[in-house]
Amino acid sequence: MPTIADVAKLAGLSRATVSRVINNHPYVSEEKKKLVREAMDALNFYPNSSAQKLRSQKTETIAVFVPLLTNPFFAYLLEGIDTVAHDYGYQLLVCQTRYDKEKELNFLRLLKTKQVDGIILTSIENNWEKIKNFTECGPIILCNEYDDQAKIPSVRLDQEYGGYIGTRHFIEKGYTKIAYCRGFCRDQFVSRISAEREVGYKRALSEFGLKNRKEWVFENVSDVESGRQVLRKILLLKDPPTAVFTGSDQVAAGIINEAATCGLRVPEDIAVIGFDNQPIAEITVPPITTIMQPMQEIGQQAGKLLMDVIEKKDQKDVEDILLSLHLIERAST
Amino acid sequence: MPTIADVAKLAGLSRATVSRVINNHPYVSEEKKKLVREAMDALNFYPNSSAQKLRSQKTETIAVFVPLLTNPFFAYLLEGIDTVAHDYGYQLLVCQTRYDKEKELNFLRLLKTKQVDGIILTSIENNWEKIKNFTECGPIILCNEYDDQAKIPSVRLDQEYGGYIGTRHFIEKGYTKIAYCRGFCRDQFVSRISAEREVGYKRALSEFGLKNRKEWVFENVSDVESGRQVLRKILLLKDPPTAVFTGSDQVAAGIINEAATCGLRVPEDIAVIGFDNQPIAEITVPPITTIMQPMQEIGQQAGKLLMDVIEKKDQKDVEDILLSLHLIERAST
DNA sequence: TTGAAAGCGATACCAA
DNA sequence: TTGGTATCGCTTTCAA
Repeated sequence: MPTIADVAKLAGLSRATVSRVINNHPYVSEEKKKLVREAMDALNFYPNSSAQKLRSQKTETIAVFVPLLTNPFFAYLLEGIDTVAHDYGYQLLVCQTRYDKEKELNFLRLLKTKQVDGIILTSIENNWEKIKNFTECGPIILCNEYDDQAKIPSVRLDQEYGGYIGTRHFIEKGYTKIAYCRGFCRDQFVSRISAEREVGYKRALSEFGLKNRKEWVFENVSDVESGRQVLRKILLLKDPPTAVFTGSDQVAAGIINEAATCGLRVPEDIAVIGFDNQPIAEITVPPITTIMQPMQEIGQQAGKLLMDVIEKKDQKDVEDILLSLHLIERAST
Repeated sequence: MPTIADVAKLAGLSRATVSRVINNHPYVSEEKKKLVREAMDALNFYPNSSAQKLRSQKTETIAVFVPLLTNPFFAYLLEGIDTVAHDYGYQLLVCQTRYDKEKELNFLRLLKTKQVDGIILTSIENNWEKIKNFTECGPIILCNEYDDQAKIPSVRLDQEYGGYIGTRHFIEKGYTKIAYCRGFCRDQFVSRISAEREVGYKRALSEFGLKNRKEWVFENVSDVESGRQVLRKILLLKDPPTAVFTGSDQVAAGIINEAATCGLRVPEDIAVIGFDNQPIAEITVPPITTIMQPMQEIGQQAGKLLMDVIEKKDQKDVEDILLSLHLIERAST
């Protein structure tokens, strides 16, 4: 592999001049510029990126933490982030935490070792105390998931409101036996998102005088298969709910699918509300009533936010971004 | 940020010794090792990754090119690759080409600038001639997509066979008017995968004395929405097909969904075969008969293959990997 | 077992 | 406008 020194020698110029041409600096005569270009072409030269990074102390790379790549919600988030990052000339390092504390902690070191210029967290696996230590090493922002103690820039949605309007929708439709599905939990640690939505769910229940029943709250429900399991569990209950509020359209699809398998009608025997408004929400039969989150936009805003923080890291006045949620009614309720 | 020199000074030792401790080299006395560790902790020291990369000429990072992150097939591929890469201690740089020649070419530079140790291509946008230039700069392997001229390690499946068994299945079920959906095409450039499957499709047709009709071949069909469009186009034909062979379960789901909207029954009015065996294949009503590809395994094998090539790059005897395809019958045919 | 010092490849300051 | 050279932070040979 040729280096800048080889190019300089071939062009009969100094390394400094070659570097200036690479970086489009002013004060290089057209004549020399041409010489350098020719030498670079002749040698098929490309600047070594590690050397550039070491010298400039910038990597033009960001890391995005997602729990699972195969969860469409995170795929859309990632897609949105990528759009913006790419526009700003940044590369994307994808870190799949698999809902694992240790993995998350290991990936956070990327910031300490200066392997990335910043991090976007789309989920949180550790107590904030642990993560907090890393916030001094470089910009970290939150997207989707959040934490009350986290004093860092974030893009979020009013999840409590989401839980509320979904539950209220059920009630207005006449359902009174409403179950709730929490997302993936490790240990006793429930994601804030899931917890906030549950607060909204309970608020709606109590507002309409319904009581909240423990046996109607399910845990670790995050994909199609776990949705199917929830339906099977419901069938075993003496007093089963007639409506289920879920944390994603994937889960809702699983419930609807299993309901058909078990000969139940949706929404007559069991009604379902999803979350996200993923494409699958229009594919199931019946299609899914859901709380729409602008997935790609959330990602884009997060990407933009991180770019802002990176480029003007002195200014602490970067504003949090709050996007809105709304209900889309389809035939599952 | 503290450097190795700071640690050395605090520990009262040389930089060399500190480096040895960082890299777990032998011949460092326990006593000094302890001193170094304490100094590192005291300073909260982490080695600068760009410096390490520059010095060692390795990045422990690989790039994976995918056309679109929101296409579940590629998400599963990526997930498989990530599993293996992570086990080997490699990071994943995700490059979304968006089916764009220029983007692909730009990303290939990552190899020239030594930003990654290797690349996995899951699709191909440029003529092989162009990509070939980069194969000398570092290991590139092919996964899923392929090219006859490409003499590089690859993980592939017999797509022609896939096209054949799907079409034959239709014929055996009594369908004679069978349409085919090509994948995404830019210019006149059809992906080899799509082309190979089409060869199998035609072979089955001619084997059973059916003729291949141009108006039953659709182009640029790669997601749910384009599947819906195909169904609408079919309805406009004077002599419409009664069965459609598609390139992915996403497309199949779109066709089935639009069929329902238009009041058509599947498979009575129109039968559909998908590809991949994605989770959605079991969610639609009816569920999708499909050609199963072991998506995650394809990714894992590709990851493994690239690791092999990187770690023993002298040996050219890395073998191509051929995985197998089979048909899963469900109610859409 | 430890240390001194030469590089890895590029950038940018200071002089000319 | 151009060049010499110190520097970014770490690894590794060679000598001690």
